[in-house]
Amino acid sequence: MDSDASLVSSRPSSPEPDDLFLTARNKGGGGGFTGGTVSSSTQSDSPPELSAELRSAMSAAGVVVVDKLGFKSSSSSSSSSSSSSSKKDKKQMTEPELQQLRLKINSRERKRMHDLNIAMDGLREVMPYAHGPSVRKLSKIATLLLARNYILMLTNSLEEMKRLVSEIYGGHHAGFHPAACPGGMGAHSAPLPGHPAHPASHPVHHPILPPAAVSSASLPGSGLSAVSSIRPPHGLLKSPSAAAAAAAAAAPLGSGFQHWGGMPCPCSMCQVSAPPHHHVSGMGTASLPRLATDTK
DNA sequence: TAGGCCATCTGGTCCT
DNA sequence: AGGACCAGATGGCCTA
Repeated sequence: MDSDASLVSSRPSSPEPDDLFLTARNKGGGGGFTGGTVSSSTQSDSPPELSAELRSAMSAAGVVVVDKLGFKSSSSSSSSSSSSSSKKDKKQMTEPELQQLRLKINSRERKRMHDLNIAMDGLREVMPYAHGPSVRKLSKIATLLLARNYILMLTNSLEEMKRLVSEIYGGHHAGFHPAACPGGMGAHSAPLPGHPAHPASHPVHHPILPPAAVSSASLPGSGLSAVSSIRPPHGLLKSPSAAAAAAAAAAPLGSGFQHWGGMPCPCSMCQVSAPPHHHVSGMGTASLPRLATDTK
């Protein structure tokens, strides 16, 4: 059966490939390898034209940079000779030693990626999104975009809450959220003091949706079509309920914002009368199928 | 079958 | 020197 929740871990590649690799192409490199390196002096003579951060940032933005600017040797094809000292060293290493080194490096890289995936899973877990046995987990890119939007939403909520608090205790507003928030939908249409129906001040009601309201202006990266990128994992869902959740998650704010199916309004106004933990646990159990069957 | 997503390998670069 | 980080390439799996 296709275990969705454990997509990654269930990959056939999970079982330490090192062993496979070793058994497959073991040429007797059993001994320790670490001795193979011959020290050399010249460090990388590559032009440090761009800082690591810049490169990271740019690459994260989808900009393929530096390497394309010229000094990257066409990977697979014969490596450029003057890359690094370690390369020279490698040339002096014996076959088994090189293999051992390769295995070691591969293993590290694998571990690094596994750790990254673990962190990604951790992120998924705290995302207001359906996850469970019947729902395939979000892709990495979706997880990141979702997390970003979620953070933006929470930030806005916090800001609004702060503003309200300052109004309440700093000002003299007597009428505070008069039994408002009836039913949610458009509940905040009335320009209450401190709770204006202004979209800007009441930006996002959907933790998952690209804070459309959150101002695309504040979404420098939204140009990356955060919305479409977070499309519902269409075929990813295996249950109608999950599909519904995903649809809800991906559906555009539709006609004006709405309270997310059963989800407590995250705005500060509603928060006043709603248990704070709504944002965390309630956000799930109330509206998302996952929660019902959340097995964590 | 095409496209999306992913894991892994690999070489290069930067950092400690 | 060694490890971490990064990005390109490759191939497998899955779904529409």
